Amino acid sequence: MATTNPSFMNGVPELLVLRLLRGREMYGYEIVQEIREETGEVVSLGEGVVYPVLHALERSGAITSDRRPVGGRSRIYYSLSPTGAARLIELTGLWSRITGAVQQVLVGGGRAGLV
Amino acid sequence: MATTNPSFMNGVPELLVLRLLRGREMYGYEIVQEIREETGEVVSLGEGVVYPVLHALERSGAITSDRRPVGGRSRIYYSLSPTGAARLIELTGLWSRITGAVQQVLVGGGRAGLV
DNA sequence: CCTTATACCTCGAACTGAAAGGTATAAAGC
DNA sequence: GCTTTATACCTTTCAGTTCGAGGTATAAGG
Repeated sequence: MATTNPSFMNGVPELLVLRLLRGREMYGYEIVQEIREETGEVVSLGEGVVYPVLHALERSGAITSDRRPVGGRSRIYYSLSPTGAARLIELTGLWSRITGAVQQVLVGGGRAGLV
Repeated sequence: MATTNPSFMNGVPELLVLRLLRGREMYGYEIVQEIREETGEVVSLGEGVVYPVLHALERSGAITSDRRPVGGRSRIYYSLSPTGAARLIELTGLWSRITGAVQQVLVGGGRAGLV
C-alpha cells in the first residue's frame, strides 16, 4: 500500500509537535522555540505553522488543552492524549520508512539484493 | 520571486532524480520506474512529477539531454552536468542536515547539551 | 512612556506534488 | 485487421501544506 495522496513528505510539523508533547505538556510559543533550539535552527517552524497544527491536533483529539494564567499572562498548555500517542507512533513509522526509502536511493549504486 | 521559504522539506524529487543520474544516463520513463522499484514502492513519483523536474533541471543547466531513437521509439537521455553534480552534493547535504535535525527532536528526550 | 519580550491568533500567497488527461509508436493478442 | 497493452513523451488542473506578514494584548525594562 504505497500511501500516495498527501505528498509523501508532509506532516513533519505535526510529527515534531506530537513528539515534543510526548515528554511534557507545553504551550505553543514554547514549542516554536524548542524546535528552533533543538535543531540548531536547521528547522525553524514559525507560529503561523505551529498554532494551526496545534488547533488541528486538538480538533482531531490528539491533544487536549488547558488554559492557565501564569504570572498574569495566559498560556494554553497542551498534552498528548492516547489518540495522539497512537498518531505519533504512526507518523514516526511513516517518517522512518520514507527516509529509509530515500536513503536507499541515495546510497543505491548497485543495491546488492538486500531486503 | 524573492525565493520564499521553500517549505524546508521540499526538493526531494529533484534530489532523487539527480542521484539516479549520477550513475548513468537515463530517460524519464526509466527514472519513474527505478524510483518505484528501488524504494519498494514507498516513494512513487508519477510522470507528472518527474518530467517537470527533468525540464527544470535542464533549464537550470544541471542536466543535459540527448534525444535518441531506440527501436523506432524516441527516448530522451539525460546526463548529469558538473553543475548538476554540485547541486546534488548541495541537496544531499541539505537532506542530511534536515533529517538529522528531525531525528534530533525524535530522539530528543534530554539533549545533553551537545551542539 | 515606549520598546522589547511574551503569548496568542488568522489570513493570503506561494509552492509542491498528485492525478488525470493527452499524443504517439510498437508489440502482442484476438 | 483491429484492439489492447506497454513504452515514452508531455501538460494542465487541483488540493494540500507551509510560510510570512500582520494583528491583539499583557508584562517588564530602559
